[in-house]
Amino acid sequence: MLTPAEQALYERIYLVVRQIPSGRLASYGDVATVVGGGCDARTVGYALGAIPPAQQREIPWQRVVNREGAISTRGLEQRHLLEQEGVEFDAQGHAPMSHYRWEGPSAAWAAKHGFQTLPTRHEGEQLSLF
DNA sequence: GAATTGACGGGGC
DNA sequence: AGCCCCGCCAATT
Repeated sequence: MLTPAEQALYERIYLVVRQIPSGRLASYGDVATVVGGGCDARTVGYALGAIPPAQQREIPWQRVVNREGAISTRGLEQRHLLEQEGVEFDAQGHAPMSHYRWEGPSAAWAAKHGFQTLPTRHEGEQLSLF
């Protein structure tokens, strides 16, 4: 029996994943950042692996990939689903996140549901500690 | 309660 | 690009 807190955490993760538009990709870490509240990339991966069969149809779990734009496990099925959405993979099996990366939920949606937005990143701009 | 595992990320070299 | 190492959180043993 899951505690209400655990159940709520999973539901929040699923709710965020549902916001990812078709044809776009989000990394596990990005989903965790939006969820906030002590959620990390590994937790997102675990939650996605625990999606009830009844909900797999409506949660676009295939749009969550690792930060390299590649699929770690269950690759064939996931890649096939993404290709149906127009995502193209290169010969190395990874999609360029600079092009497909989801920018996160709108500020209005995040504020309404109590989530966070993704830190703004410009393509090609490297974070510098300076 | 300790150790390990897992659909991971990031910094340093 | 690679490789190594550490951190993070949840579940399992």
